[in-house]
Amino acid sequence: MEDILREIGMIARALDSISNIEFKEYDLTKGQYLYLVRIYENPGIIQEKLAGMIKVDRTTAARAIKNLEMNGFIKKKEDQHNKKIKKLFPTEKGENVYPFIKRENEYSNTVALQRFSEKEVETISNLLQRARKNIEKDWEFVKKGNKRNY
Amino acid sequence: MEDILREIGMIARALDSISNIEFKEYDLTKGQYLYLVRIYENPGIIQEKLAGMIKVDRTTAARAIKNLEMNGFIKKKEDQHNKKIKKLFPTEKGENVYPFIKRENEYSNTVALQRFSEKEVETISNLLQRARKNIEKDWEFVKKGNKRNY
DNA sequence: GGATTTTTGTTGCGTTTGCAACAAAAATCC
DNA sequence: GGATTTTTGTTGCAAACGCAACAAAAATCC
Repeated sequence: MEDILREIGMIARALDSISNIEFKEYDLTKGQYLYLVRIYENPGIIQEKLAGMIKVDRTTAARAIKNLEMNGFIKKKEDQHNKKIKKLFPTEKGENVYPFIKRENEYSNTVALQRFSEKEVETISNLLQRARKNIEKDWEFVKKGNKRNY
Repeated sequence: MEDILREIGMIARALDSISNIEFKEYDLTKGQYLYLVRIYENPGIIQEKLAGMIKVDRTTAARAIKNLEMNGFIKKKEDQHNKKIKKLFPTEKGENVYPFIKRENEYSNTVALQRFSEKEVETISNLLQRARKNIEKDWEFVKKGNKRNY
């Protein structure tokens, strides 16, 4: 069977690398853009869900979020009914940076999809969503400490 | 336009996370499996090319390779005609681990492609290769210190 | 063939990453 | 309603990551 893992890995590392270099300009350190865009688009999300959304370790997310807060891009808010959780919101500073991140991501996306027909864009998008849903089950399983059998 | 960046990022992080957990059993630390499989499949490759193949910073590759060597998975060999380069080869220990890495990667690949028809596998594989070729040009450009215009 | 540029490799340093281990609140069980 | 399990968040530590800066060999230029 064709190997898609390596292609996906190469594309992901290349894109992430480009973004990290380009976002230094906005004082975002490595990986922070991932969290900021999602907090902006899902205001009130909690850290645990965010980690699951990004597919990153809980503790990594915790520290990335702490840094974003310390640098004034987001703020944490206590919940009225649940003392355990902390809801995440962008600050004005975070809101102001969002359009630049969004624009960069859209540009990289169009670069990746150069010379793709509309149909092909639709196709790859759908196939990737299916692959992601397939693999995220295993990720959650393994992350919980379970062992895959193969 | 549909956003494929996020799906690719999610899949890549999930797969990498799973692999890193599963390869601890063979005393491979984070990311090392990426280098080892490629050295095995491309014996004599030099570190600079390997970094480009994986899409990772030159210095990150340098240290990952140094660790692989120190842990006895690979060895470096001087070139007869070129004093600058060091060719990389798996050791017997590295060769012995390779099948386990290969098997794990193949399993993850089939999980990601669950419920894909043969045709769909072929399609996503081809589209991803095209996307990778599109984006690697920008990666090289930005890595060299150039600025993208958008 | 000598000067200049590119390629390849290394080290210092600050930062992120993620596993273990812990804590406390919430949800579930009976 | 009390015990147990799950969810959510944090910190210690060791390791990887990547930029900057350097060095030396090789390739290119004229």
